[in-house]
Amino acid sequence: MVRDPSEDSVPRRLLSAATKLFAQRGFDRTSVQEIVSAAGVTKGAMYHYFGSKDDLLSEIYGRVLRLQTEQLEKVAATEAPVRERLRQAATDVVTSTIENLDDTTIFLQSMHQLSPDKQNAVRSERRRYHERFRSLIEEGQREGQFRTDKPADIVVDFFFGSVHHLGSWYRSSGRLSARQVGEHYADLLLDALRP
Amino acid sequence: MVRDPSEDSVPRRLLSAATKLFAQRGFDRTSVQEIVSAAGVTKGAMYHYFGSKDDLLSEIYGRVLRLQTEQLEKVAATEAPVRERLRQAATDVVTSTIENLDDTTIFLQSMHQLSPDKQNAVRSERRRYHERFRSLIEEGQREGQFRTDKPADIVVDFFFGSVHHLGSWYRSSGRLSARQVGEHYADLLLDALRP
Amino acid sequence: MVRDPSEDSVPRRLLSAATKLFAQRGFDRTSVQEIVSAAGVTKGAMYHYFGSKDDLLSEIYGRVLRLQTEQLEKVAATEAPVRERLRQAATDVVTSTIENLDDTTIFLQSMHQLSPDKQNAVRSERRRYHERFRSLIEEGQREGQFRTDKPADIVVDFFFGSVHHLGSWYRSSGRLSARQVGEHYADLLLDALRP
Amino acid sequence: MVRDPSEDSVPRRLLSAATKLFAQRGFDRTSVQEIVSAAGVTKGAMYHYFGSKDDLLSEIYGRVLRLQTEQLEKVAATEAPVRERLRQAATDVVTSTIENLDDTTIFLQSMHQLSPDKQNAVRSERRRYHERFRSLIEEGQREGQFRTDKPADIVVDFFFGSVHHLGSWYRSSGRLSARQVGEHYADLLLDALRP
DNA sequence: AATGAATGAGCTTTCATTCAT
DNA sequence: GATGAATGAAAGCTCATTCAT
Repeated sequence: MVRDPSEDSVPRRLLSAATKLFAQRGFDRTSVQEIVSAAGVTKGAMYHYFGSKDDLLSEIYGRVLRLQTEQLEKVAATEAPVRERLRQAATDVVTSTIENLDDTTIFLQSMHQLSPDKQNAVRSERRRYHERFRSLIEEGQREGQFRTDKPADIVVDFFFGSVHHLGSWYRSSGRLSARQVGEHYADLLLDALRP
Repeated sequence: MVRDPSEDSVPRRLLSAATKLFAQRGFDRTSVQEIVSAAGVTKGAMYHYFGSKDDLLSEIYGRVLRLQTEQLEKVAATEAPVRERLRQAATDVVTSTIENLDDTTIFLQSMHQLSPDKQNAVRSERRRYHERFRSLIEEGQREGQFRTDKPADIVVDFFFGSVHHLGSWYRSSGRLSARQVGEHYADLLLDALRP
Repeated sequence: MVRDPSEDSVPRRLLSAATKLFAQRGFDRTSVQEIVSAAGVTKGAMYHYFGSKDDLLSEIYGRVLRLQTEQLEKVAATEAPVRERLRQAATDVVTSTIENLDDTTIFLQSMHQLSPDKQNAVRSERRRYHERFRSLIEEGQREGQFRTDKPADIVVDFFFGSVHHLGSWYRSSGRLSARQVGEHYADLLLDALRP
Repeated sequence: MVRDPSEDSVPRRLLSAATKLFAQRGFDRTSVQEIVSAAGVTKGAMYHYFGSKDDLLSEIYGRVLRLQTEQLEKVAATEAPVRERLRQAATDVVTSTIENLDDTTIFLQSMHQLSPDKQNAVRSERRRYHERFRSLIEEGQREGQFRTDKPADIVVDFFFGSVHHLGSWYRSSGRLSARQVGEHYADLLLDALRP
C-alpha cells in the first residue's frame, strides 16, 4: 500500500493532536474523545498504542526533555571557556523551548496532573538537567569568572523560571526571533553573574 | 449567637479551604464537595455565597493581585532614586509571593482554567501591574541608570518568570527566608541591568 | 407532600430493582443504567445513596445473611432436644432461602464478583453461620443422637450445598410449597445422621 | 517441524488457559486478551479455532458433561444390586467433580452467562443426566430398597446441590482425598434413603 | 494458520449545579 | 441562610470481534 507522506502513523498523529490540544486547553480540559477526533482515529486505536491519557502526556514530556538534555551535554563537554559554554547552553535552552513551545507549555502547566510515580520520573530527569546546568555555574565561580555571593542553585531557579515563563508571553508573530530572545536572556544571565 | 473568634465567617472559610486544596491538587482535580467538606459547610451554602467554582478562583486571584498592585504603587510613588525604588519593588514582589505561596501557585497553574472573560479580567489587571513595573525600568534607562540595549518588556518578562516559578522550588523549611530570596533576586535583576 | 404508599423510597426501589435484575441476568451482565431505569431514577441518584455497584450487592447480601443468622440463633437457643432444634433450623433455612430466592440466588452466583475485602466480610459472616450450625450437629453427636462416623463439617457442607442449589430448580409455581421442601430436606438431613 | 511433546496444540492450550482463568475470576471478568496471553497465542489464532468466547465455555462444559454421563451409563448398566449401583454412581460423580474441579466450578458459576440457546443445550444434557440418576433411585424405591415417602426428584436435587457446592470448599490440600469425600457423600445419600 | 491494528458500543463513575424545603 | 436529594452530561477506559495482510 502506498502511503501519502503527509499521512503520519497513528501514534504520531495522536501525539501531535494531543500536544496541540493540551497546550491550548490544558490536560484536564482536553477529553480523550477530542484527541482521537482530531487525530482522525477512534478511542480503541488510542488505547491500542497508549495505556492511558497520562501516557500521552509522559511521552510528550519525554521527547522535549531528552532533546534538551542532549543539547546541554553536548555544549557542556566542549573545550570552550566556561562563560562561552554557559552562554551557549542558555541560548540553546531558550531557543529550543520556543521552538517547541507547545510541549514546554504543557510541561509547565500539566506536570502536576500526572500520576505520582510518572511525576517523579519526570522530576528526577528535570533535576539532573538542572544539576548539570548548575555545575557549569559552579565551575565559573571556582575559576573566578562569576560572582560567588549568589548561591548557584538560586541562580539556576532564577533563570529557569524565566525560561518556563516563555510560553505565557512569547508569540512567534512578535518582533523578536527565538534566537534573539535567547541571546537577550543569555546576556541577562551572564551579566547578572559578573563578579 | 456567640461566635468563637477562631471561627471565621463561612465565605472566608470557603476561600481558605479552596486556596489550600487548589494549591495542593489543582483547580480541576478539586471537587466542590471536597471544598465544602474541608470548610465544614454544605454545597448549598457555597452556592449561596459564590456563583460558581470559578468565582472562588477569581476571588483568590483578586486578593493577591490587589495586594501586590497596592504595594507596587506605594513604592513607585516615593521620592527615592529609581534604582532604590526598583530594588524595593522587586524585593517586595518576591517576598509577598512567597508569603502567599498558595495563592500565587494557583495563579500560575489554574488561570487558564477560568472562563474566557474572567481570564481576560485577570490578565488585564496583571498587564497593568507589569506595565507599572516596566515604567520603572524605562525611567532608569532614560536616566542612564540602567542599560538600554535590552528592551524593558523583555526584562520584565524575564524577571516575572523567575517570580512565578518560586512556587515550584521554594520551601519555607529551606535555608533561605523569603526576604533573603527577595534580596538575591533583586540583586540579580539590578546587576543584570547595570549599564 | 402526600406519598403514594406504593411508592417506596429511592434507595429501597434501587435495591429491589437491583435484586431482580442481578438474579435474572447476573451481576456483571446488569448495567447500572438498567438498574436505575428499572427503579425510575437517574444514575446520579443511585450514586448519591450507594458508593458503587458493588455496594448494592453487598447490601442485598447483608439483608438475607442477617435474617438467617437471627433465625438460627433464636432456634439454637431454645430448650428443645437437639434433634428438634436441628430439624427446625434446617427447615427454617430452606424456607427462608426459598422465600428470598432472588437474594440467595445472587448470593451464590455473584459473591465472587465483589471486591476482595467485601468478599471477605461476607465470607466470614457466612462462616460464623455455618459454625453455629455445625455446633448443633456436634452437640447431637456428643449426646449420641447422631452418628459419629461422619465429620460434622462435611455434613454441613453437604447440606448447605443442597440449600444453595435451591435457586436452580425451585419454582414457586411447582407442586411443593417452601415449607414442604423444607421438611423434606430436614428429613433427609436428620435421617442421614441417624446413628 | 519438531514438536516438543510438552507443548500442546493451540486449541488445547486455549481451552486449558480459559478453564483456569474462568474458574479463578469468572467468565465475565476474564477478557479474551487474558486468555490468549496465558495460552501464548494471539487473538486471531483464538478466533481461528473458536467462533466466540462463548464457544470456549461451551466446549469446557461439554467435556466434563460427556465424561460424567459416560461414567454413569456404565455403572447403571451393570448387574450389581441397585444400592451398589447408586453408591458407585454417587461416589463417581463426586470423585470426578473434584478431579475436574475447575471445570465444574465454571459450570456452576458461569452457565447462566451463556447465550440462551447454548444454555438450553447444556441444560437438556444436564437434565438427561439427572433423569438417569433419578431412575436409579426410583428403581430402588420400587424394589423396596429405598424409602418411598421422598419424591425421587427432590432427592436428586438435594444430592446434586451438595455435589455442585464442592468447588466452594474442597481444597486438594485438605485432609480428605477425593475418594474419601465421595464415600462420605455416598453414605449420606444412601442412609438418607433408608426406608 | 496466524497476526495485530482498528472498531464501536458499552461500561462505571464523577461532578457542577439546581431547587423544593 | 442553609440543606441535601436529584439531575444530566460527560469522562476515561475496556472489550469482543473483524479484517487486510
